[in-house]
This record gives sequence, C-alpha cells and structure tokens, in this order.
Amino acid sequence: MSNDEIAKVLNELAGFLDMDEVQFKPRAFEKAAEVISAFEQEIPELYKEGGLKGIMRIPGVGVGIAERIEEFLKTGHIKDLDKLKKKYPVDYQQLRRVEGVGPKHIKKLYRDLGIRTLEDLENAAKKGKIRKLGHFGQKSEENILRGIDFVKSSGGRFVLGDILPLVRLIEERLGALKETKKVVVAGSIRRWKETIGDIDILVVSKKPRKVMDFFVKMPEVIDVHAHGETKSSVKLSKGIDVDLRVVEEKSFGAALNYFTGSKDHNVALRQLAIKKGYKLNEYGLYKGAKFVAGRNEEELYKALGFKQTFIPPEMRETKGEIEAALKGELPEIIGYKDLRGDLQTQTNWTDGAHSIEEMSLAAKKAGLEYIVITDHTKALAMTGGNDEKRLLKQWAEIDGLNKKGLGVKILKGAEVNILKDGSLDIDDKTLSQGDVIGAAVHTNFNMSKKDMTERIKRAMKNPNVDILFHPTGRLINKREAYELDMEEIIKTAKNSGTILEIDAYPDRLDLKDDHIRSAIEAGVKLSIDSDAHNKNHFGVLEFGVAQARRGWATKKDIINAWPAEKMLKSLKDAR
DNA sequence: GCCGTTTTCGGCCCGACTGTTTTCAGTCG
Repeated sequence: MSNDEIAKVLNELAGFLDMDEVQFKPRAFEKAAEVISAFEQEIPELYKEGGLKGIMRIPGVGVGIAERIEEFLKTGHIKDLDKLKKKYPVDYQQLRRVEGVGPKHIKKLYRDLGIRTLEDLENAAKKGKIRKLGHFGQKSEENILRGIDFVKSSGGRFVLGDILPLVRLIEERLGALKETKKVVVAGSIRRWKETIGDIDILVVSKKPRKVMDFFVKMPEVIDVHAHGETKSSVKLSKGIDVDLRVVEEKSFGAALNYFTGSKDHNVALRQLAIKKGYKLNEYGLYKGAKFVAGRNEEELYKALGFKQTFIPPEMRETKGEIEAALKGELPEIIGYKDLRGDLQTQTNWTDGAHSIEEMSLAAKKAGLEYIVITDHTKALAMTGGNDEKRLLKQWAEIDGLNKKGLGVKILKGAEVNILKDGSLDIDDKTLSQGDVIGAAVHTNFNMSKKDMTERIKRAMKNPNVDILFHPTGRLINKREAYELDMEEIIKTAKNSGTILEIDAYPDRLDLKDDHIRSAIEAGVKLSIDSDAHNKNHFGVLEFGVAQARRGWATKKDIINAWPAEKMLKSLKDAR
C-alpha cells in the first residue's frame, strides 16, 4: 500500500463527505492526504514501527484519520467510505477528472439524472439533458463535453513523475534477484518523456524463467498478458502495462538501444546500418551472419561511424541528433548534478508546508548552494499571498537567517501575479528590493492568444521581473496551456533579458522541450526550478533537468547551474 | 476531524471566476 494510494482514498472520502454536506471534515481529510502524498516515509512502515501513534505523528493526522488509515491498511476498505459509496454509487475518481466537475455537481448529476460514470455523463450531455438542470446551462454542458474529451485524450498515458517511484521499486526488486546480472529501464522512461504509455524493462540473465516467474507474481500485478522465456507482459493495479524482456549479455547494448527508442531514432539507425552494408536488430549489428557489435550502445554507435558514440537517451527523438552526433557536433547537455540553486520555492508563509529555514536546509541537503524563497503574493488570496508589508517582513527574516548562516544562501524573491492587464500585484518599489522576482499567470486563463501574449509581454518588460514562471500554465493530463504566442514571448525575453523558467514539477514541466530548444537557439537564458511546496519536493529537480536535456540545454543556458554571484549579477545587469 | 503563545472548545486561508442567476453556488487555486 503506497502513500499515494492512501492519499487517494482519503481524498475520495473527502469528496463523498462534501457530497453529504459535511462541514470542515472534508478539508481535514484533504489536508491529511496532501501531507501523506509528500511524506518521506512509507505509511505502512510507520504503522509497523509505531502503530496508531506512529501514524498520528504525521501533521494533520489525528485519532480519527489514523484509525481510518489503520482500517484501510488492514482491510483495504474504510467502512465510512463504503457507506457513502452505497448512498452515492458513483465513480467518483473518474468523474472528478472532468475539469469543473466537483462533489456537488456529481451529487446533483446522480440525484437528478442517475449519472454514475463518465460514460453516463457523456451520454446525458450529448442528449442535452444537463442543460435542463437547475444551475446548469448550455455552457456547462459544453464544458463538460470538452472536459470529457480531454480526459479521454490524456487517458492511457501516465505522467512520468506518477510512475517513476514504482518503476524504481520494480527495478530494485529485479536487481536483487540472484538470477539477474543487469536491470535497466528502457523505453520512454529512459528518454524522460513527460508522459509514458507503458514501462519497458530489460534484464540480462542466464535463468530467464526464474526472473519471469518472479515478475508476473509481483503484488501489483492484476493481469498477465504474456509469460514467456524472453518476454513477459503484465498490467499493474495502477492500470499501466509493463513489458519485461530478458536478453543475453552479448546483445545487451543492441537490445537497450532498440527498446529505448524512439522508434524513429531506431529506424534512422537501421537505415544507416543498411547503407553501410549491415543489418541492425535488437540482438546486434550484423554483417551477414557475423556479429559486429551490440554488447553496449557505444560500440554500436561507433561501428555505425558516429564521431560521438553516446547520444543521451533524452535526445533520441530524430530532431537532428543523429546528424550532429555523426559529425561530433552534439552539444554537451546539462548533467543531473549540475544545478547549484533553486529559483522557485514556497514556504508556510503562503501555501507551502515548511518554514524558510526547513526549506533552505532541505535544499542544502539536496546538494544546492542557494535557494530563492518565492511565496505567492496577494492577488492569490487562497494561498494567503504576501502583500508589500508582509513581503518586506519575510525578506527581513531571510536577512536574519543568512546572518545566522545555514550553510546555504537564501535569496529574497516572490512569485508575483500577472494581472489581467499585465500589471503586477506588488508595487515596483517593493519588488526592486528583492533578489529574484518571478512573475506568473494564475488567473484569467481564457484569454485570446493575442491578449494573453500582450499581457505576459507587459509583465516581462517590467524591469523588476527577472523570471517568467511556468510560462504556459499547462498541467499535464489536467489542463491545457493557455493560448500563447511562444515565438513572441521568446523574442521579448531576448530583448528584456527575462529568464524563462523550466518548472520541474512533473505535471507542469513548463516550458516543454521544443520551447526550450527554441529559446536556447534565440539566445534566451533559462532556469530549472522545483516549485517545491514541501521540503521533500526537491527531488523533482531531476525532472526539470531531464526536460532541459530534452531541449538540448547546456550548463551555460541554465542560470541556476551558475554560482550565485554570477547568476545574481546577470539578473541585475538585465534589470 | 484537526488544532492550540486561545490547553479543551471554537474556530477552520478566501478571492476570482464561471455560469447561472438577478444574488449566488460551485470550482479552482
């Protein structure tokens, strides 16, 4: 039982309590769920060690929630939730995925129209039944249909960040078997695609049968599609498929290359092989029946005549990497350990979970030299956003902490809101006293492309704005980016010296890879930020680095891969 | 249901936006 599963069921309970018009309890369950999903320790482990008292050490979890978690761990059910599900027999999780549909709507749709599933909802909307309900109209119906389309189109693919912990667990388990010599995760996960369709794992073993038997019996497996000597395929309870392939040592490199993809990259390699009189498949590079190369990837690329014999998987998308690597002109992209600072973090001054000090120490622990505190500002009232006075107070506290010396440099920042007209919600006099100011759009997403572009351009031209945070506002699998002329934004960034952010949060990854590449080609600098709201969130930086690598970014393109002084000076010069 | 420089009951981030209304409920962040 993972923390995510526990968080999910608590959220579901919160939703049903909302339907039942229960006051305050839903927020308590949601809050607990949020803490649990980011909690460093596994809850079952915590429970094993400390029992009910152990779970109650989690902030936001008291007796009531702890007992329900205990019940869930022991039985896989929560009686209160089951009762509510009987009262409202709806597929809550599925219906909630539709943007704009919350607990109250779900209740009304069920009570008035008997809607239980996404399919029911779609049918009712298509028949024009929803617009006839009180408080619903034609527009709500259209929005629901659009929401369903989006759910459907994003269905089947998973956000990498949601899947990676499980993948690493499986990788670790397989690696621990005495029958396995090597285990590598290949496919789109190795390429760090932002969403993945399935999981491909490659194993080197002389006793594949044993490995396969272990694999198909893992606790998460709910269905076995195939169970053979060299290939097995299963479905996990999360709904994602995993393919496991076992190869001989000799073919490892060729197999890894083949199963890493992308498909187009492989096709291009095979064509290159044919041109040179070879044949390339997942077992190796062959001249006639003679094995030429394939033990590892380097040997394969070398035999194919590449000057650079390793193309980072993140670049294998046939976007020019083959031509460049053949000539030895691939840039040296940023590495996973190259970041020195984090330019976007939130604390408990607004919607973050931890104090400035806790966040700073966590950043230090994550290997960073500096951190910018960028709490929300006042227009985002829900987060308790800072106003000018409070912002200055926070910055004074930062001065104090720096004086004390935590072994990590804390910089003064803010995540200010870009209002509808492109102005900011904090005055310039205050902002000019900050070290690193990020600006972002959090409201009025539905503007025309032209208006939105003008709005953001105006904010970028404010000399106090250093960075445009999560520039397109998308939430992968949840919300489309707002309409934006990215070419214009990049041009403006070049002129104003504004940094464009790569928000590393796995469901944002905003900018996306192609935009990163365009920005770099235009000479625009970027930052890779965690957007951490919790001291356990700094791990997401690797997703941001991966995204930057997919956009061919080098260390000199990413300002927080620079020492603090150099980074700050460049921002100051641009102001 | 949780929490407490309000220690044991009384509060519980709230403003913008949307779409429906004509004063507001629901959702989102």
